[in-house]
Amino acid sequence: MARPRNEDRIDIPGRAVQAAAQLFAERGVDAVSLAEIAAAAGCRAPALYRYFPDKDALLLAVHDEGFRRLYGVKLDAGGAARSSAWERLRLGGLAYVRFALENPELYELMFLERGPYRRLAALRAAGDPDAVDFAARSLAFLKTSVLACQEEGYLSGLDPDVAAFTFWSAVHGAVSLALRRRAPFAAVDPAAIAAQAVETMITLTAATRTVRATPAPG
Amino acid sequence: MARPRNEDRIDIPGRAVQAAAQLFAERGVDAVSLAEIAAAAGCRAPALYRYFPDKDALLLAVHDEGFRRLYGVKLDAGGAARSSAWERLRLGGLAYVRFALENPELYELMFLERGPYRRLAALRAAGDPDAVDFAARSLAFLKTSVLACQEEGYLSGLDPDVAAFTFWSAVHGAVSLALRRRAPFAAVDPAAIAAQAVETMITLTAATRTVRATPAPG
Amino acid sequence: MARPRNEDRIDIPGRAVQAAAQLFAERGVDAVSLAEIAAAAGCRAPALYRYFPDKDALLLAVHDEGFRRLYGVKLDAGGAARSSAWERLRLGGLAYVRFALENPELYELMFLERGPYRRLAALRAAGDPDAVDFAARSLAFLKTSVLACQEEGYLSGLDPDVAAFTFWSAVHGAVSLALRRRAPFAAVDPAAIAAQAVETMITLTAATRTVRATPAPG
Amino acid sequence: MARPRNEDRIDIPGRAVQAAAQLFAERGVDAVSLAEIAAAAGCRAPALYRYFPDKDALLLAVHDEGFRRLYGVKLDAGGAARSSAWERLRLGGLAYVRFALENPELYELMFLERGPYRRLAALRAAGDPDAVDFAARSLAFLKTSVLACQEEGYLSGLDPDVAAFTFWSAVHGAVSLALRRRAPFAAVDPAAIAAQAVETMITLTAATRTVRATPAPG
DNA sequence: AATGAATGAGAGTTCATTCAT
DNA sequence: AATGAATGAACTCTCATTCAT
Repeated sequence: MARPRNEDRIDIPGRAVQAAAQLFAERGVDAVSLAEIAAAAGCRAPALYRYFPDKDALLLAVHDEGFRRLYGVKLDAGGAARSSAWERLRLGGLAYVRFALENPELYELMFLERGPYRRLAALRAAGDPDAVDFAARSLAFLKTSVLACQEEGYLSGLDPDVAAFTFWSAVHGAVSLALRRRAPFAAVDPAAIAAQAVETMITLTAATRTVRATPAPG
Repeated sequence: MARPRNEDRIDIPGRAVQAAAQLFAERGVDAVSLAEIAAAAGCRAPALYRYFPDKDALLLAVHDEGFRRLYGVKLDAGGAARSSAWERLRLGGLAYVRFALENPELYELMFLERGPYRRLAALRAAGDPDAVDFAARSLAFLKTSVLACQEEGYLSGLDPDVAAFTFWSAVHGAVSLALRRRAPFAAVDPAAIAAQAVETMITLTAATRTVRATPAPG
Repeated sequence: MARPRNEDRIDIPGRAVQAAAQLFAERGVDAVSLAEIAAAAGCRAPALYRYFPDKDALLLAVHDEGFRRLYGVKLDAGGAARSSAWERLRLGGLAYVRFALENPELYELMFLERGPYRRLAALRAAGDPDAVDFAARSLAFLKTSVLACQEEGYLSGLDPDVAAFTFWSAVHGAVSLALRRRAPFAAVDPAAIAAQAVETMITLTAATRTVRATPAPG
Repeated sequence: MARPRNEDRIDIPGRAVQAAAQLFAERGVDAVSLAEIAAAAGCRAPALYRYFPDKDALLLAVHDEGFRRLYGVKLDAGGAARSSAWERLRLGGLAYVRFALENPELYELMFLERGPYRRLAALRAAGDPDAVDFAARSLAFLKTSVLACQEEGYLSGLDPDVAAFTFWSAVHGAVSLALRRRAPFAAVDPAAIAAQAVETMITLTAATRTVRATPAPG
């Protein structure tokens, strides 16, 4: 019924953010000119100024868009009905790796690129709420898994917050090194490398099983 | 007008590398001009061209300097005759964390900033593969520790290469998140967070102890 | 501050080519900056980049313009139904001399200055071979005249290509020496000197008349 | 006995002039830096300032050196004992061509490059005496030949000065076009092209033979 | 007499940004 | 609402030239 509104047909800001996300991630913020972004968005550079006061605002929009999309992705691939807690931990880690390597631009922008924080004083002042938000969600999820593991006798004696952070660090670190091609296994698939790191973390976890004073059945 | 006195201009390349490291890391490589670096180094921009063919070469020098120092730190941390293998692993990890958090700009430049690598790839192709070299040496170092741990009954069953990479990932990840203030513990000292991650990895390692060739008791 | 009014900035590329031709020829290509050309064309240097990708392209445009005009002059000079072939040869030569001495800067740029050719060689390799084209067309034109002369009994026995090149050489040589003030007739009008050389060539040509198919006397 | 004086061993100015002549001719005055000249001369750039006040002075010295060497070359290759006057004319032209194409840098510098004249106001004021000098010698020689030709019945009715200039023009023009690679016979040897132009001029001359009222013998 | 070191001046070029339309 | 045209500012880099040695 309703004709598509104009914005739906043209949607310069949307296309600009998409294009900028891609270009920023591919070649770095400083190496991309507004003219290129405009070209990729199907307009001319001055048109962008109707929607974004300057280049930094566009960068910020890209950033926000990244987190918006990120929030749409479910990381708890394991689901609830898994046999063991550390199996859920494992599947969650692998899902994280998959997400990062399937959305490398997004991940770069969110965790590796410093761009927006360098530029946008407002964000810099108190850290980036979006990122901290995502981090909190990530950690909360991990902590749940850690606690479940501890329920089952693993990781006993560890502070669950610290353990969760350590898991996140390992996965994030593996992903980062893979994305930056800093892993020394040039020939190997980055995703495989990162996944192996996850598996290793799980193996380590499995080793922490302590025989718990076998509860008398019944 | 008056030329700077002699003392002020000794070791221009050294001062330039120092200044560039600071400025690059503070504001990003592309946002720093050679003139600024020169000013910080106590000379004019063209003087830098006597020591570095172009800006990228200066960046490379900063980079190399970073790896040189990091590698020195790691070697020192290995310590002489340490009691146990995983104690060496632990101290190495803590030294890494200390270096990164004491030289955050350098560490950013070395592992987080992408700009440089896009450029340094070209330079490295023709010359000294410093980062890969460092990564390889660092991993070799870690692998040695892992193997020693395995000698002592830890980490058995793990591929030592993968285990070493996982350790590096965990430490690097913790450091990265701390530096980027992505960790949700805003109030906590980043260094403490990262160090805790290292300790956790060690604890996990310790848990992998398997009884070897069980000596006859008593 | 105040932008130039509209009338002042119409046809920037045209004005730029004019200005560049003048400045290049007056002071040499390398001694003229884009800023100067822009100033002479009534704009700022970056504006030139909208029309010419770089300085060499501007030089190429100047060059092309020169050949375009020279070729036009030569065609006109050929005249319509001239009485004799060597009369056409003569008028073509005189027109060439006139063009060169009326546009000395252009002619210098087109034939004497070497700088441009070093650069234009690269441009020409990838694009329109204007000078060679002109040379070829010019020579073809001359060859036509030579052949017509031979039809009428002149220049018999000469290779028409070589004869045409020799004519061009003589006219170009006279013009060159005149423009460079190398001729030792300081007091004499350069144009007159060059024109005399043309007339001499024609006289020589006229002398080559051979009686053809001697018609039966009486 | 006498040890070679220092200048003979080092002779910076001499080597600099040689190097500069070569480099200027090869790549153009503006494209050659003092540092390159100094390197080719076996010293450093500042050393040149002991002998030449600035780059233009060095260029002037190159120019002078060119003419000094040119004056050592005999153009009247024909010698006196030749059978006919136009044979001498021919041999002289061919010698000129040979000289120009064997010393292309010198010839460029003397007749095609505008460099010194653009720069050195003193020279520009009254044309270049050296060049005019050489031109006068060239022309005087040609005029002698022309007069001799006229003695033998050729070129009658022509002003010998103008005829001589025309010959010079043709030869110079052919050489210039050849050196600038403006001749459209890309595949052909430039020297051959220029020589053919000379031959053509001679053929034209030969055609001017007028039967002179056969003088009664005795 | 010659050099290493340094510099001022200036080049071409790019680009975010702003007008007038 | 969007564009073509233009610009100011800035950048990297080169080079003739000059000092102090």
